[in-house]
Amino acid sequence: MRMQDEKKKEAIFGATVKLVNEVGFASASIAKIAKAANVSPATIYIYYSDKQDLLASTFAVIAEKKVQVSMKGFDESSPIKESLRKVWINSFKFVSKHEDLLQYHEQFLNSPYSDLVDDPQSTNGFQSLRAAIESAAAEQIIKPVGFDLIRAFIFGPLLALAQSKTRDNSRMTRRSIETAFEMTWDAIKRDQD
Amino acid sequence: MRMQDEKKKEAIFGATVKLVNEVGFASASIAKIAKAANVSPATIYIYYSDKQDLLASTFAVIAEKKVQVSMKGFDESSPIKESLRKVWINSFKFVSKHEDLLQYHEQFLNSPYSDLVDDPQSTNGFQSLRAAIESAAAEQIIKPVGFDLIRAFIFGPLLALAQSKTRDNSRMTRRSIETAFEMTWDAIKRDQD
Amino acid sequence: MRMQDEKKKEAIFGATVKLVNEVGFASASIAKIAKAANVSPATIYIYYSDKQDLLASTFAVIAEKKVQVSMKGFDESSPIKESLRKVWINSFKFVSKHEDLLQYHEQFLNSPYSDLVDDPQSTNGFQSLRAAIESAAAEQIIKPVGFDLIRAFIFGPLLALAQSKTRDNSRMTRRSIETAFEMTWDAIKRDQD
Amino acid sequence: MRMQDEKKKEAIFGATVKLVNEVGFASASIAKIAKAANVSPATIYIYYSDKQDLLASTFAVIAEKKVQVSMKGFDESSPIKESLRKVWINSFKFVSKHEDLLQYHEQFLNSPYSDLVDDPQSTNGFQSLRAAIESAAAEQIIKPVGFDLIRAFIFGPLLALAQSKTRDNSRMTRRSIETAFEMTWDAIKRDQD
DNA sequence: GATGAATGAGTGTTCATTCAT
DNA sequence: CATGAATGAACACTCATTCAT
Repeated sequence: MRMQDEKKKEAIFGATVKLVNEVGFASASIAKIAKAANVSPATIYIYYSDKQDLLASTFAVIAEKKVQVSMKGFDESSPIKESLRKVWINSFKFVSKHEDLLQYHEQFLNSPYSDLVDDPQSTNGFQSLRAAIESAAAEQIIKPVGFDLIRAFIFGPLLALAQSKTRDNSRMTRRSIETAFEMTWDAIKRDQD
Repeated sequence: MRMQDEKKKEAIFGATVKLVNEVGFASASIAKIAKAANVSPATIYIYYSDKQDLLASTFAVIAEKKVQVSMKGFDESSPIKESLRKVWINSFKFVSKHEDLLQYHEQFLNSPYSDLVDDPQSTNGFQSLRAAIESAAAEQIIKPVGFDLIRAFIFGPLLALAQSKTRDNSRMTRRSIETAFEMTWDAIKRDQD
Repeated sequence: MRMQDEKKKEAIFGATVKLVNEVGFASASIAKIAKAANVSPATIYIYYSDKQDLLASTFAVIAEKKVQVSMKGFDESSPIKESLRKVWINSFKFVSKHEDLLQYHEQFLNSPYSDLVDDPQSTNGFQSLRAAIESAAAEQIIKPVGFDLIRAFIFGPLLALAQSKTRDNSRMTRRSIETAFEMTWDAIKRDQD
Repeated sequence: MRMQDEKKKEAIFGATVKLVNEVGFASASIAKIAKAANVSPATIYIYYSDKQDLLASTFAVIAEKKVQVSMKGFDESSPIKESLRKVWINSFKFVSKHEDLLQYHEQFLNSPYSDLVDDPQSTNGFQSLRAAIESAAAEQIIKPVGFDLIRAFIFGPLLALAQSKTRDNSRMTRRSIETAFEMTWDAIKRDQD
């Protein structure tokens, strides 16, 4: 039955994220994940070919969701600053709302497993953002410094904030999110004359 | 009786970093580390009480070295921008030169093991930097937005750059490092009027 | 799915008794027991939660069997001497016939593992015997000296005989078993006047 | 220096008894014993050739002390009942006073290590007791039933009492010790006519 | 005589995975 | 499709013992 299948798969997904976050890749065994998802270990092998597949697929689902949420409402015809603000705030909200997914995402990227997947920011979803940034750089609206540098200043602080937030309890207000984006913009915008 | 052999301890340290980077915490077993360090598994337990201790101590050594290198030459009496430039470039050079240490550092911080250690940026070494930033914020030289936000814009891009560099091969020139720091400064400096 | 195999459990039980008797608790490792039982070490952990559980459960099975056999045919309405004779001879036959079980039993009781289990002689099975003895003491058929003392004179010699028998090869005849019980009775019966 | 040596050996002896009683032969490792005795593991190998030697020698010391204490004041020319009373009460006092030594003694005898030592009750110390008993049997003062049976009724209850005493807290008074010996005597003495 | 460093072999236990049901 | 039993291989860790000092 379809419903059943999908429910089981979701349970496995959730249990994987939960357990990897709690005990790390090292100790998140198939047996424990299965127990947490309320299925048999053998059942996991119906949905995934092996443990690597489970972990990488779980990452892929998160990465795709992240891109989708971040790019929602992205409009190429808007001014670059407004496009960026949209994406930045979307991203920020995503990482705030889904701390567990972000934690898994980061733990995965910082592990050797990351070799198993493509660079997630090179997926189609982000290509239009990249194009917009590069054309804004050409038009000298933002600094002409190479995409890597620009990207580092957009997503670097975002991530740093998300992680410091995870550790202590300081909440970001809507106001301070705006401030943070303005700082991002100050970093990358062309110097005023 | 035989004396403890500092060379052995260093071999274990090196092997730990190497193996964790290569195969991750999950698969970096004591047996493999011992083999890579050319000692018996049992020998590791002379120097460290258990695996956690080995991993956390290895992290602590790296973290301390990082702070020391970053803060070298830090001078409280200089203007904040110059102090920051010093620290920022020190840090950048450290992470460039010691990619393996950084990789271990990040992998550790993004794993559940990180609960075992104090926040490394709250060590004494960094306190003077924090003080300098907070007083600059008070004097309205930099934006009065809270230390977390400032920190996120100083170290977030740094880390993002270091990691993108690790993955592809684009090298940063001395010039582009300067550019990157200026972007950092643009992000945090007080708006001009 | 496969079903649990009662034969496997019995093989593990037998191998545990055999090995503990042969090499002692100290050297009876899971690996050796598994090999003797012709199963994988991991299989043992399907049936028992850990080594303690294996050893204690094995003891419990033996202890229960011992009580059951000893008390078989015990009749509260018979004269106390006849009841006792029945129990005593049952017990003697049990320890004679199952020297290996007794040896395991004694080794367990004389090890620190014994803290893990309740006093086996306080089980329900023996309660009726205790009651019969105490009422006989009250009626002055046997000496009014406290249950511990009576028990020591019933089971102490029994055990001592079983153990000396284990070591050398002297066999007890039916006749000498009777004699031994009469000595037990002489020890505890009320002094004649 | 002599004093030193003897002190170290005694410390090792004490630590061995203590640890074996607390954690059993299985877990009483040389390293732990060494730590408890405040010496280096290597030091133990100066006094004993290996672990077996340590355990067996420790047993031998206890066994010899037990015989010596039990036989103190034994007089072959006294009536057998008085000789026996002496030995019995000596033994009882010994096991009461040195519960730890008895526990080690029993644990050792019930383990496969016991194969390493001679039957302790066949030592010279006990020979005169055995002779006295056998001649009393010949004279029909006690039952003519074989030494094993007699011995089982003398020492079996003694041991059973000592062990029940170890477990609960019931103390034996001087009076009840006398009673117990009289029960022993009732068991073995010739039937009156 | 006495030590702590050092280790190969072993410990109890868990692993990812397979298989019969 | 789904399961729990089953396992060889690996795990972290401890062992009895040796050796250089």
